[in-house]
Amino acid sequence: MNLKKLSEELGLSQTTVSRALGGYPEVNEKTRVRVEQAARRLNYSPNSRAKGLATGRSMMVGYVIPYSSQHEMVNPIFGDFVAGATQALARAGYGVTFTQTTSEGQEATYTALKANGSVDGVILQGPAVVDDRIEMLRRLELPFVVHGRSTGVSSTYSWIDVNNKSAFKRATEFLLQLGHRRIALLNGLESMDFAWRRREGYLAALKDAAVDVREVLMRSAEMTETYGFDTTREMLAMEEPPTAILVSSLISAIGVRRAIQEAGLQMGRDVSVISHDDDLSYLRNGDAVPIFTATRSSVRHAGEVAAGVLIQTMINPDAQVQTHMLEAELLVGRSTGPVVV
Amino acid sequence: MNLKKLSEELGLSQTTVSRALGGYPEVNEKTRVRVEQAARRLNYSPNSRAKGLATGRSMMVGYVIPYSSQHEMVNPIFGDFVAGATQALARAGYGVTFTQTTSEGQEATYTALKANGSVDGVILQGPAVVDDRIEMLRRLELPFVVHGRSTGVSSTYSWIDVNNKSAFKRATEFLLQLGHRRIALLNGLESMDFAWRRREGYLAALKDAAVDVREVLMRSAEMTETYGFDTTREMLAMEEPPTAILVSSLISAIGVRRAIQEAGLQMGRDVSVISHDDDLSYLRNGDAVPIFTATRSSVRHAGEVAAGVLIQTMINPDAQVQTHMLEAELLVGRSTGPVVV
DNA sequence: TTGAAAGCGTTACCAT
DNA sequence: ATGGTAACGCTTTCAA
Repeated sequence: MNLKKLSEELGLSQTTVSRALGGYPEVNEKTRVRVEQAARRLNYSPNSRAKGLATGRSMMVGYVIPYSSQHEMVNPIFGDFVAGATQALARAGYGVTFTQTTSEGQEATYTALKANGSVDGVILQGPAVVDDRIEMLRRLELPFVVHGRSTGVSSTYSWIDVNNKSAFKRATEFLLQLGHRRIALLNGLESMDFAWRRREGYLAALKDAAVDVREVLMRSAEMTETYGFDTTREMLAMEEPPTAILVSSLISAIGVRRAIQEAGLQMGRDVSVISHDDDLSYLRNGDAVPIFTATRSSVRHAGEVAAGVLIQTMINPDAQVQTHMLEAELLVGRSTGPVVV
Repeated sequence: MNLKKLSEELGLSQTTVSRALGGYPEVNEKTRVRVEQAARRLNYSPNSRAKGLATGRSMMVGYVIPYSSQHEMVNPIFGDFVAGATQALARAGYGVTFTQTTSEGQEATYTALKANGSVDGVILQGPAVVDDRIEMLRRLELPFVVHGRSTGVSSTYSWIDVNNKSAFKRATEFLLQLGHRRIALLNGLESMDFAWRRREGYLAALKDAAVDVREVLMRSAEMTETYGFDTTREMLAMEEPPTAILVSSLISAIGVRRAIQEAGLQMGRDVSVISHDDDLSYLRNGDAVPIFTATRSSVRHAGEVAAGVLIQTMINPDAQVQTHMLEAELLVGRSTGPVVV
């Protein structure tokens, strides 16, 4: 069923039918009702491509996933964010598309995306400390919003992020306050902005407390389960092993805990672990001590907010979108001994 | 830059340019080279919507995400599967789109998707034991492939799945063999096919070993961290608590482990835990005992295979697509006491 | 080997 | 309040 057939069926012009369905004010109320009923009855749904051709808009938002960071795709965080964004975009009539490309092919991909008009805007994931893609997107005049920030980029752009630095600062302070002095940091790749910021927070807390920074207790790598396992095993075998481990990812933390267990040590007694992405909401109680969080639901919410920002930008590219910042928060059950999370 | 401008630039007709770029044989080799160079130089990329309008194909594959199962979206498994499928589809020139809808709105959504031609096929996630969507998609003549199966549906359809039943049977047998008699099953929603099959496997193992089934040790719910935590706490407080827990999801298992720890029990000594989704590849060694697995990479691979099947179906709807089955596998470190995974 | 023109299904402008 | 028609950018058929 298409517009032509539908209008013939109704004995009206395509124009009128289109207007009736599009909610234009100048069409007779009776006509509108008649058209809407027929459309429903005959299962008419306007062809999205024809509509796009005529309007010049695709009503689509894209994600470009570089091969090299396939882990983004499988990072639970990514799924939650996308879920939130997709829902908010759907409410505004936008669809979501995924495109895969190589890390080197990104410019070409974005250029093509712009050229063939398959999206009206894009969401940028996992920004590096200095991320070229931002300048590229500006040049292409393709509306975008960044999930995270790129500290090394000075131009103006819309972003949405959690407060990684203060979160890790608070977490480190909390461990210090419990008496820990050898706190390990199992961080993500520090070329990525989020990891770099987390490191800054960790270092700031140590500095404030005048505690020596031990390079051997700081690691940076892609956050896999294996990474957590191997690194923890190595560190526990040191002469002066860490008494607490701050882990940048839920997935790595699984490996960390497994290694501790396998070493015959007890978590919370011998070694304490705090993982950034833990969903601790169910542990909340009166004794809770706020530190930081990136729970599944908060990430989902970030996706919704990001979508809102992007929609504004797409509607009016010159709009001065206000920068949003989600206040980071984590609740940890208080304990007298080393903290267990 | 569009075809018209490009052809004017070259002093050729749109037809010839289109043919040159489309790789048609009848165009002069010199002309082709000239056209290709100009296209690259001028950054020409055919408008996907116009192309779709003209050809009647969208070169897009859709995922429809019902609100009620938003957890699918955030389930790490889902991300891995999508990553694999997206990559394989991209190689074949297909893009991927997401659509959100309510559980009740699914039929309307699929109907619209078909009617407005925005996708050439869809991938169905998380099938129920009896899933209506399968019959609906057949009726709509919208090519599709199911990630998982729907045991209660008798019609023929393409699917790809892991061997959930034998996986859980083997896992249960393994625990029985280690001497466990009170084995808890923390399952997903058993209206879902994968969970139903896992339960079947668990029950089959108990039956073979003539071990009593204890209803109080069997739970079925959406697999969240909280669910694992709360359920484990409850069970550990029983008069006859389980000595081993079989968990259907990585995320729930985190809660399970936390509850065990909080109860002051030691994992592997007091209670053993096996989680289905664990990535144990890094624990593999000569002593490993194969049980079952759904590692991140195997799920990714499932996505690639599913994409291949779907592509065949889209190209030739009548093609008898061979049913694929991924052999399930899990390696568990052997231990003399209760196993810890 | 190349080109002209019709057609894909909409929207939007200009009439009436 | 309604209709005719051009335009969107491409592919494809028919002609040359």
